[in-house]
Amino acid sequence: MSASSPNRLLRGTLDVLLLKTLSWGPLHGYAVSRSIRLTSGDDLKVDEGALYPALRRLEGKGYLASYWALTDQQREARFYELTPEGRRQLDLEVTEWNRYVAAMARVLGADGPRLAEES
Amino acid sequence: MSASSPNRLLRGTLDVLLLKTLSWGPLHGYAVSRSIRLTSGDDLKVDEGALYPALRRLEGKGYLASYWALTDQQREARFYELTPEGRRQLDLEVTEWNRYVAAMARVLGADGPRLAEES
DNA sequence: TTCTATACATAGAAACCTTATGTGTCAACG
DNA sequence: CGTTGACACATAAGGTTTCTATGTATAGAA
Repeated sequence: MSASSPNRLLRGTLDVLLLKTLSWGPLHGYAVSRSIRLTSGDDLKVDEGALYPALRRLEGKGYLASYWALTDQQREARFYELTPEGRRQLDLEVTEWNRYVAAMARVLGADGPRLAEES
Repeated sequence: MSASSPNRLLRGTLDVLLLKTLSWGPLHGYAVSRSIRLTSGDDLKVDEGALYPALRRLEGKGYLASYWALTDQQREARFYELTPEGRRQLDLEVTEWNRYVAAMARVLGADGPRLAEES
């Protein structure tokens, strides 16, 4: 069922994955990464070199807020939570993703090129 | 039905669009761009600054071959056609894309994070 | 004659991911 | 008791790919 090796990420898809994962409640970065890997069925791997800068970026945009706290194992970690603005952005990005997937499907599923406008 | 303004492309998705469009037969660059825009329902726009370098790149990899010829309107244009290697690559990239979409759907459609391995 | 579409091309910039590296803690295994 | 692996964070360097802007040139339409 799950893939042999996780895919590399498509650029631009990480943000929506992070926002979605945090929409269920606050998590620290490392847990977000693990959740995405597991939820995706081991198909999506978030490298730490992409993860932490992305979380900071989203915080800088006001989509996330962060605070330090202890994990279940009593370890210090920086937790992130979705802001109301982040939730709106999540909806936007999900909609855009679905639109993109549909558009790709139209091309990849077509049986020939369209060379001119039709009526 | 078609969108108000075409989306910007997600990095990494242009190649498969080009290969797919050329899988129906040779076309010149400008026609490829137009075909993608129309086939996608005006949701995908291929900027020329991405188009021509991408076609050269794919040719450099052996996925495309090119030649100069006249269009229907008797204008000089560089036509590209899929090589056998390009067709194999197309199949690969379509498979990868579908896998990616499925993985994204698992995350975006989930109702909670997965915090640990199961069973 | 000016605008739009056709048709190509490239340079510069920006964005974002991967790889590599670094710190430090903690539990488990041998 | 030492090493390995998971946890948890972070950043620098590098590469790829796209967007924006610009340039050339032809041709039909307004």
